[in-house]
Amino acid sequence: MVTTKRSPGGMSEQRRLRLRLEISREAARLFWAQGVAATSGDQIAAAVGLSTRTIWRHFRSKESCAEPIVMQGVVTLMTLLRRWPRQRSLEDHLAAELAGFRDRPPPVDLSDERLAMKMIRLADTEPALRTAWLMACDQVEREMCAVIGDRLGRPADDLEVRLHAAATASVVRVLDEHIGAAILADIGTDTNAAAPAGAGADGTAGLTTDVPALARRYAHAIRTATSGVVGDPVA
Amino acid sequence: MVTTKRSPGGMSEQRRLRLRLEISREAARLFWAQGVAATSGDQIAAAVGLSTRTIWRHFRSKESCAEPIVMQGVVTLMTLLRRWPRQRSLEDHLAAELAGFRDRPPPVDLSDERLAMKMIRLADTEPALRTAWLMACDQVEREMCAVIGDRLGRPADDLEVRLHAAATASVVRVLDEHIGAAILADIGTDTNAAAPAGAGADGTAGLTTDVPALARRYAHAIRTATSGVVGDPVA
DNA sequence: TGTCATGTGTCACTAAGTGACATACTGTCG
DNA sequence: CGACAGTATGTCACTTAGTGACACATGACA
Repeated sequence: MVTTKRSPGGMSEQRRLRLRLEISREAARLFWAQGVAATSGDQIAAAVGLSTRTIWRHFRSKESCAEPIVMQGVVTLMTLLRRWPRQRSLEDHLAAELAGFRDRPPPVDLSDERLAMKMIRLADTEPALRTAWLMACDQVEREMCAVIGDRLGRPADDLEVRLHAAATASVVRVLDEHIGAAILADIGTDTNAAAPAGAGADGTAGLTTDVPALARRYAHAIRTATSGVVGDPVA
Repeated sequence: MVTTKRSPGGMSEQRRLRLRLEISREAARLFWAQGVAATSGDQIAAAVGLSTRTIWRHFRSKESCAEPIVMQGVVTLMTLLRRWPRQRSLEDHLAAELAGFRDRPPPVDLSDERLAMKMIRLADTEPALRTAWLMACDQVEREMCAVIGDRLGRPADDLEVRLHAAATASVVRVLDEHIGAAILADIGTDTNAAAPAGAGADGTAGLTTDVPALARRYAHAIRTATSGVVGDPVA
């Protein structure tokens, strides 16, 4: 097999993550194209040019190969929330951050984003994949504990904080599923999902054009799910 | 092996469920005693007195053997919510139903309930089991969609309804985890969890004694997670 | 340049899960 | 009462996910 370049005494953490992501990409592509059950570990290994044994060194199971790509679809939101300054309202912060993605492109690739949406959609029917998606949501919830705990001036493991975080994470999940499904339906469900030619519909229309509406939608859902506790600026 | 009595042309659905539950009980016991990884399908089969092949006929995977017992811990809440009359407040309904369990015992066995708590606790460290727990929560969420949709006079798949249902289900989950952990810690983490001798602490104290407080706690969390949309009586 | 640390390939192996076929049980019809 | 039919289970062979052990390649550092 192709012997990949490797760095010295200790693969850098960054390299590890990049490799995991690359494997995940191929796995997700195969999962989407032919289903999870029909995709073998050997196929994934062949697709990424590694030995099967090495795949299992980086992932504990076949399904977990989808995790990084799914997680990628979520890191945007997480880093975005981590940056939320105390003195800013949720709406303002979301709108500002999302608008920023117009000039500087978002940290994750668009094709990865689409792949993540496909995995989330697959998770609807493939129980094996559902785990990956729910794990990602779990991460969001933990992250939210930190963010909300900080804004409320309480420890992150406080019950009240955990309740707000759980409610927030779950509405974000539902919104993600809803919007993701809409976008996928929009660009068609074919395997490639290459950029369509049509005027205006560039496949990311729902994502990039109506930014303020999106921001408002998320913010409103989060406010509702926390009775307004999360959303306002705090001293 | 012991040939179990079986009924005629077509195992009744009830029999199927009882058998699944019995297998689940043994599996959960083993999982708790020695961990999921250390428990083999053969062991589960031996414990319940069936051939290994039959286990796989009733469960698609080893971990899914825990599902029924975990689900049992949740059916109480689901049937309880399904019975919620429109003209009643959440607090009143919860308190009344829970109080009713004092006289007529709840539909699920107490030892099963404890087993479910143990599985939920295990799910914290065993990713394989987490699936079962999250699947159960998923069921609750779907159920909530129906209940809330009905009370709001909207279709169950309405986005607004789904958001409220998701938020509700997630706070119920957190509360369950929190209270379950507390009860488990209370009765000790030993395998048997036999009825302790101590005065007052019968291992179910947290469940049966402070019913009104419990009801208020759940109701308050749900109201908060839905900005008060779910909780009041409706015309 | 030699050595050390670490990632990867190869091979043998365990265990999860399935397919196919034989069999035992049970209710029903004659 | 006895043959029939339907279904759940047992047994066995088989595929495949995932692991352990060992050898090898690679690149940093002395």
